[in-house]
Amino acid sequence: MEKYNPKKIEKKWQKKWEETGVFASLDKSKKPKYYLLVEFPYPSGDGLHVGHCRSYVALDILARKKRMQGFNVLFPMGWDAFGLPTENYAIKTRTHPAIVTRKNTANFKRQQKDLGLSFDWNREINTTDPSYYKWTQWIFIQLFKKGLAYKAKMSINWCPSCKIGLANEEVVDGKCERCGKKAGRKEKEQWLLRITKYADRLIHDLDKVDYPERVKVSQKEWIGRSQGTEIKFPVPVFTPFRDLSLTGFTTRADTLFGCTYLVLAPEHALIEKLKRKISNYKQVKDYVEKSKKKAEKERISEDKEKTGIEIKGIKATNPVNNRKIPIFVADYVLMHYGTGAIMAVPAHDQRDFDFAKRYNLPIIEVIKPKDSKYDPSKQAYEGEGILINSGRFTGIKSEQAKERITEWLNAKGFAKKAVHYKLRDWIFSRQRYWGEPIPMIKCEKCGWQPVLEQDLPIKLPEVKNYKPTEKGQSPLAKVEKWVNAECPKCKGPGQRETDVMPNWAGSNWYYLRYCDPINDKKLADPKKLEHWMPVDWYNGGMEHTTLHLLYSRFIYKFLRDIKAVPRSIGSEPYKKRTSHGMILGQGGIKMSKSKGNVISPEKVVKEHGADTMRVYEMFIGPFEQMILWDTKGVKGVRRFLEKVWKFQEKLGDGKELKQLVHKTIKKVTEDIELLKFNTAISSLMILANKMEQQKEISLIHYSLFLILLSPFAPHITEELWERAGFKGLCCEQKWPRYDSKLIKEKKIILVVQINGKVRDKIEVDADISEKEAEKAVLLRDRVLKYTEGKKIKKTIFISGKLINFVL
RNA sequence: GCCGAGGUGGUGAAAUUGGCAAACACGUACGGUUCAGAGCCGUAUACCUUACGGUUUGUGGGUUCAAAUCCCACCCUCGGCACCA
Repeated sequence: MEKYNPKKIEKKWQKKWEETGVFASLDKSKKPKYYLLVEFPYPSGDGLHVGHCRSYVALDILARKKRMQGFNVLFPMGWDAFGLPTENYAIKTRTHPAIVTRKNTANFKRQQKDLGLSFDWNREINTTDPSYYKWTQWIFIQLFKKGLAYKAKMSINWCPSCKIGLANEEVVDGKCERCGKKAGRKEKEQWLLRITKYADRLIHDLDKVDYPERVKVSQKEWIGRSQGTEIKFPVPVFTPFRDLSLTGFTTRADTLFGCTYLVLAPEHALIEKLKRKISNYKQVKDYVEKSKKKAEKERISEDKEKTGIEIKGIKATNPVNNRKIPIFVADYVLMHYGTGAIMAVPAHDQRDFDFAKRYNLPIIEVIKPKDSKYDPSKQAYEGEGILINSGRFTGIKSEQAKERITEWLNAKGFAKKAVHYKLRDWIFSRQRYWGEPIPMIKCEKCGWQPVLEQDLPIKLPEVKNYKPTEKGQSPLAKVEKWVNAECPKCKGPGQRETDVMPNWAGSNWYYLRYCDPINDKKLADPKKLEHWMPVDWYNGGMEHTTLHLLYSRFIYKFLRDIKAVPRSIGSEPYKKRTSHGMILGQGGIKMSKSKGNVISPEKVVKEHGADTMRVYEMFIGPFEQMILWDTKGVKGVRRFLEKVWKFQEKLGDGKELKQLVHKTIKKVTEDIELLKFNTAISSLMILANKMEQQKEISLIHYSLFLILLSPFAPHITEELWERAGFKGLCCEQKWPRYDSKLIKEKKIILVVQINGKVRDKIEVDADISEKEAEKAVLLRDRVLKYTEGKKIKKTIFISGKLINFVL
């Protein structure tokens, strides 16, 4: 017998699969469709990571099994190739990012093929391909036409080192996520997408999908819907602002009688508006300027000590009791949430309490705490309760008071119900090179105009230098020829937008393109979308479960609203979402180049073969859990495959294993569906161990075993299939069904307990009755030892499992 | 602080409608094969005990004939969010 040589046989079968086209998905088929999606990678220069493999192999196993079960499976792959690392590399090496991308994707693809992944390569897509980003740009134009894309001047997080605007989520601990340098703020014109318009639908439709609970929770929290009241506080000043007022948002209208001052965010417009009325304007302005310089995250996360300053010369009126209250400005109030102004109730809000203590402001209790231990001089009572000191509302419960105070003020024109979200509109422009150009032209007469759809794609022009300009503009700004363009409306002179889209843009809708990857007329043919969508199962990293999922759900809903996607395919793009756990390096630390503990999948494949790599990654631990890479464990899996390899020498008759084979069919079939690959493999190992002990293995059991193992280890099974003389390809066989009659045990081991402790075990017929069992058991020495001279009070008999005597 | 997940041998882990705790694998020890090693095969391997037996699923309590699994309180680890009014 030849030795098991993965290198040789793996190449052979990969070629064979490619030649026969067994993994191609059909746009028309009588078989039921099944769409399996893995997050497409950013093709970095480092090549495939073990984490990528975990996701790909897992869904590859599902894809292979589903095909064998008679489904028409769509399992595609592509490249999310726009992005900063490629661009930074291009700056450093003066190579065109497109060349870097081509090199990297080729490398990724080769490594994926080496793993024997059953992707349908006819549907490969690349977000940097103009024929793809044509449609990314087209989507942007539709958003603009519906008023969902707009340009606004705003203060953004700014990394002075990368010279790039940063989304809030790209600032970690006040530092740029990419380079780790301190981030600041800068006023910039930015394109924004009005995702907030979809906030309620994005929450509501979570009920329709099968996502892990934690993912749903984090999406809801990210959107952060809260219902409350907007309250108008008159600010009496003399002309020219006769009816001036400040609006604050609160979820606790019941505490309004305890409001002793108002606080404005530093950016609040009222400050400039009332400049002349403010007696200490210079000091106020100083404070405002200081807080504007801090990066947003820094401002928020800075020690809990609250700073602020009173705006002197003006006062507000609390509409519930007409009291005059002072107005402060403080940076613990955020301009972008609610109305940028709050009513401070120090007795019932810890933040207001801290601030009031520091600036000696009055604290009025208006809710009677339920907890008697609570000390009002030390902290705020934030719970609900019965109202006190609240005029006509004294004595009623918080819950009712919220409603009634709102209604009462509403009647007088001082309040209305309102909903606010933590979610903010999505900043959609980056001042860089390697992204989709935003297809907009600014005309002095007509303002911002989208380019004509027939002119798409707007291709990225060639530039000499990929660095952003000193002013923080995209390098595209330097390409005069490209920038100057005629206004699509009036044909007068205009200038192109030089910002590009963020990385998210291409990944928002890529799963739609797989359904119809080379369509030039539409982003995808509705018929094909109707055939394939929705995605039945989507797997990817935990780190993408809030932003990417939320963004792409938003874009999907929008495309469906404008009928670019047929309504019939449902309101959600992904039916089911799972996330694989991260793989940590030796010692339980994250794999990183600097720690030197990175495991390269390519090396493992070279050393042990793709099948070992695949089975090991699935066997190592529960799929959705974080796991540790253990080089020694890889050997164990290789050993298992070597064992399987040797079976070819003893094919023959043997009948004994029929029951175990059927049990294994059941276990493997069910476990794959539940992503319990580790236990599925363990049951295959148990069967293999038993087979090894047999003198001869029957051909029928052998073929069933190979089929069950084939999704996990497709190459070796294919080779053994051929060597055994079986017909066709192993990966095209029908997935076996088990015989439930066969699985039932005839004899079982009955556990005998006395007072709940195991004292004996006895082999009996599986369907033994309580009386028979009692009879059989009570005569045994080991049992007599405990029961002698004692009375049996009670007998518990669980059929097929145990008998317990209580003495 | 809030939300979520989790805590089981030397290690990764298995067992969840309550019913034999530690399947499968790694590691280790001993034995076999070998001139020798690697490899492979076999046996053992939660802990205490020579044994009989006893103890054990983060800690403490509860429910039950029976708890890793259910309930209560607490401790710890990991992940996410974090001045959102």
